[in-house]
Amino acid sequence: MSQTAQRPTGPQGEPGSGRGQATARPGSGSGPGPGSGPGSARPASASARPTLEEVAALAGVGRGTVSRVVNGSPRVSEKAREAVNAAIAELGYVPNRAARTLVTSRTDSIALVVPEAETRLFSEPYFSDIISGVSAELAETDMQLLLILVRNQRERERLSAYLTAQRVDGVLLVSVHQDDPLPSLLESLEIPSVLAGRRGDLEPLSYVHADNAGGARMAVRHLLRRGCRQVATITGPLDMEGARARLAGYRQALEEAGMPYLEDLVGPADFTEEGGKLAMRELLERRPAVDAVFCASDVMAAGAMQVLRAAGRRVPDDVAVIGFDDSIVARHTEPAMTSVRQPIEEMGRTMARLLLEEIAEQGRARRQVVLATELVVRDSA
Amino acid sequence: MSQTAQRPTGPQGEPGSGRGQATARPGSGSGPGPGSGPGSARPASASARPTLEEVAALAGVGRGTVSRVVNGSPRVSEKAREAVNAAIAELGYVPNRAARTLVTSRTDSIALVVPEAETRLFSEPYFSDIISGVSAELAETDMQLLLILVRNQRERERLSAYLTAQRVDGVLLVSVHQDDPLPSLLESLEIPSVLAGRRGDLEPLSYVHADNAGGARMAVRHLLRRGCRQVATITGPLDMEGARARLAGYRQALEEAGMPYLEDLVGPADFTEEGGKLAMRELLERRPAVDAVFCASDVMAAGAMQVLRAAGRRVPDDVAVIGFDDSIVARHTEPAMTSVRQPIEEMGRTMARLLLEEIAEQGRARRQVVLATELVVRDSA
DNA sequence: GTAGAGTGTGGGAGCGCTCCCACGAAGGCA
DNA sequence: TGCCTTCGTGGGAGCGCTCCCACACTCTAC
Repeated sequence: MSQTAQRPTGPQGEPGSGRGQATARPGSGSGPGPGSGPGSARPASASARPTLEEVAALAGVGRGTVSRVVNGSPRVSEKAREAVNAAIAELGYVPNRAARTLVTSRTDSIALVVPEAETRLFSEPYFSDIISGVSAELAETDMQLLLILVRNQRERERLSAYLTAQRVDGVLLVSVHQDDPLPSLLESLEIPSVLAGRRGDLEPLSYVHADNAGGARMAVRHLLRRGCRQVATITGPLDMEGARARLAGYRQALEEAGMPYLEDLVGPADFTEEGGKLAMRELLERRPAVDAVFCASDVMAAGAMQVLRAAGRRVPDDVAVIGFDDSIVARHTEPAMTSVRQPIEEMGRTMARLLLEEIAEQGRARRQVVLATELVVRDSA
Repeated sequence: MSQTAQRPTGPQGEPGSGRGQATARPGSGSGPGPGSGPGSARPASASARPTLEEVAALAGVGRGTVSRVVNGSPRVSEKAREAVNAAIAELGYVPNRAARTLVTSRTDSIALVVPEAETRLFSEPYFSDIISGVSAELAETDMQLLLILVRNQRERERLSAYLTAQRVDGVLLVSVHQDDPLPSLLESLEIPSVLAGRRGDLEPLSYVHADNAGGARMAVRHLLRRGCRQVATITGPLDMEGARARLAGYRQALEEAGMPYLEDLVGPADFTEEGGKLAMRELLERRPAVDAVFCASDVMAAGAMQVLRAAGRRVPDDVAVIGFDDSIVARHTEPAMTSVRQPIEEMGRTMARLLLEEIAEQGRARRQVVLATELVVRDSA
């Protein structure tokens, strides 16, 4: 809709084709190699990308030697190495990855699969931090990170074909839901992979997650220590193990304090701000005397705080609030939010490291890592 | 010279070198290729991924025919097509992309290059919307989107090598700064590419951008119409053409109303919330009587509004504020923000479309598209 | 002297695909 | 009837790499 002024550009007329490699195809007929002639009759490679063979010719060595130099093999004489490096520099040689992949079946790239809409991807700092950690860890390697969003069945099928076609060496999967078919797919494809979180206790794939139950316990203990008597919780989607673990931690803290676990103090939600608001409204209705809320994410806690304010409750005086994640959101609420910090970037970093290890050793051993959480006390509780 | 004895490679029994396709390792397992069939002396390649050749054998046709079917060529008889499809289904054949790429030098993937830290990438809804649009457009194709962050010189070099190694068919580049070497790199690599925004009027690469000057004009006219007399502006980084264009629009609107353009009503900033705050504080100091601010981004406007409130100015009564982007931020400020909407998702979509076109036609013609902006009036002005 | 054990090296084979040429069969037209 | 098209088809020839084997060459030890 609306006017889309589209003006084709002016001259810009490159007669030849735009791409570099196009040059390779020399018009009609003309057998490619026949006139290879004596010595290196090759026309100095001109524009087309130089190949390893051309480097070898220029350096006066064989293909094997160039390959060895490029791949850092020690079994090359100093003289040959220098000649090759000079030739590489002169020609501006860069190895063709497809050719290498074809032989080695390694792609030097890994996929970060996010089974969520991009709205969630970007509204939650969680993903940003994961990506941050992953790419930090990868920065030292020459692995390339591909970000793949999977939002529906169709895209799931595309991903499946993509992975089957051997286009990545390994997969990082975040946001794991109980019934998500993706982990099983990864299992059956036998492709190295690491999950952020897990499906359950018996997760067979490698994973990294935070001590969710422990963090939740700390948070609730803190609330109880402050004297709160009616501690509610707003949960994440319970088809995610992390959300269940946080709920379990909440329950454990109550029970170890000899307090009852009451169903109607539990507000199920979905990690979104809107969900947090909704759950908070319902809690206020069911339990007007509630004096504390432990939320399974900062974003939900932010929503809850808005609802509380709108309902005329002061935070933390009337109702104490604790979030989870200690994301940037926690620092920007009014009052600043007490939150359980989970080292998300560290998780991303660890995931990447584990995946690289798994790829390197042909991915037999699974590994699972749990990272500690801690309570960051600010003003909301 | 070298004789190179050609002993038929044994039964896959490579000692050391493990290869990617793990499954190949026969170990103790059953030889999956039971009746390797008649004729073919080849050890039936066992379990590993089926190749086109195996499909051809099973379907009783030649390689060429299978290739034609897989690539949807019309020049195949119905009978052959069915036989091939049946064989593909039976074997679970998926083409090997590396092999295809090696021949065609097409990779079926494009890169979205973001020359920013991931903090900015995620804190600004702009990028999220761009990605959203791009992936929406790509959803119908079998192009894969790679997201590549470039944060420093080192990563820029890696990107350069990556692109030179022909690993993508085209590049989308967002957030273009004046002195950014990336566009020139793309030019010299002669790789199809589309920018979000441009370096200047004479941008030789394809690009998509919004009518920044027009949007800014509308905003400032609106402020003047409301009776504001001291209209300030907080700009984006002036090494970005978009930021300059918004400033130019601000100036044009003033001049067409016969009002002077005053340097000290211009607060240079950097599109971030923090920058917006800083600039607003300085403006208040220099020009306490300021009664309106046009900000070149919503995020900066949000920062400015916080500063104004802290300084005891009411929005819009004392100072009217207008943002730019009409991002989700604009709807969440208090009061809700009047903002210039630019169709960011549409921009992403368009960028992807242009890039696909450019790739398809070997990237001869450059194309440039300007999308209209509109003023969304809410409560802040 | 010879054998043996290294080193560095060239280059054949082949990864799985697409491109393209040649070829037989079927049709169209004089 | 002959001759030219058209169609569908098989399969050779590579794409640019890595792998690995055979071959000089060195050294050492006897």
